Amino acid sequence: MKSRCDGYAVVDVETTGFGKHDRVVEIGLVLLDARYRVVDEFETLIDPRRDLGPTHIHRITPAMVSAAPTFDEVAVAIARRIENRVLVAHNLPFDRRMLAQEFQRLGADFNPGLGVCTLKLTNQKLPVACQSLNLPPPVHHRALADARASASILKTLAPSQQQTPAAVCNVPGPFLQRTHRRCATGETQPMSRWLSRLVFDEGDTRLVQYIDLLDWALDDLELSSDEQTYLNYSAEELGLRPDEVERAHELYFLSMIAGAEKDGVITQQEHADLTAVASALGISTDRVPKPSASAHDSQDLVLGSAICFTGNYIGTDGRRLSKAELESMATQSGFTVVANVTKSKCDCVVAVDPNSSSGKAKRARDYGKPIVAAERFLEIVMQVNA
DNA sequence: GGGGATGCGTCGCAGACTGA
DNA sequence: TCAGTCTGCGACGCATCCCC
Repeated sequence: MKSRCDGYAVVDVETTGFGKHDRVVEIGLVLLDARYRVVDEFETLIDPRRDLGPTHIHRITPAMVSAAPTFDEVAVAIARRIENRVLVAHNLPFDRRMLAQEFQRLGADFNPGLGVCTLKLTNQKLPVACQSLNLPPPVHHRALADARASASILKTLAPSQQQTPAAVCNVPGPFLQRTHRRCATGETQPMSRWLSRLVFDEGDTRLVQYIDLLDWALDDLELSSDEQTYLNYSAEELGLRPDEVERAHELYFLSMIAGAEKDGVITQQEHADLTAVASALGISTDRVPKPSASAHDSQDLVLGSAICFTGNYIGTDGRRLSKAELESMATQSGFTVVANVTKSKCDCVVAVDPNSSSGKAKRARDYGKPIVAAERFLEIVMQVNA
């Protein structure tokens, strides 16, 4: 079996600059298992066979790299450590691009998937993020120290968000050719937020590891034959008996139900998703809770979400509710109101017409954000304030 | 300085509203 | 009915941030 998920590879590189022709001069790697435990570290200076660029930043001198290996001499060691792991870095696009350039020079394909960017998670510079999270400040611009700092940030933030590796990664990784279900509109199912609500109250780390893999394999709600084969392989490697695998499936299914019921409502969409998961896991679909009588398809409108309004809502009494009134109701009910639809600070758009073609609605679709009807929003507000 | 993402401000357009 | 005003929205450009 070529592909599997072994946890995270947190990377940091020091380079000669930003450009297409710049080179990596130092790399630090911290390898974590699926429970964020450090299992290996790797660091090496690299002789770029050219000038070292901003020495005043990375403090690496020609004398230091004179006896260092070139990238092609350490490429295999790096590739083996990154392979089958979710790549993590502070400003991931930069590190990924620099590594890709190095591997491309060797004629090798470098496709680690989208990975996790701790800069995106924190919106702060590395030292500031460490300070904010009460983590030890890194020896900045030392590759391994920065990678360790990024690993600490990941470890600190991910569990607090109850996120498994699959949910953190949020995208198909480089591991398997996966099925990826799309709805009629061509958009991806908005599962990530729902999955992030899951909590597995289980002390057996082998089961938790298996559930992590299950979560990753099932976030498209289907188990392809490759995924099924891989899960069987992983269960065997973890030493799980058939009854323990069954228990893991049961735990996962119950956790999904708990996640779906967390807002007090089982929507039609959640019912359909739970049914799909039950089928994939060989669990009787009779056990899937029926949709709530009042449940509309609320997609991802969850208390605490950051929401943005578009359009003017006319109530059943014919009175127009201003945006200020809607925003006030939202704030009082526990939502966070944002003015604009952005990738990072907006979870959901509340629209008078969910099929709206307003700019905000369009941007929400572009970003894969759910668009919820104003009626559904008001229904939730009334439930909260009842 | 390169590249990419994000946030914010400005401008113009269209529709709704208001008062004469 | 018409003109003026207000509001929401889209488009665009610019600034900022972050990595070395």
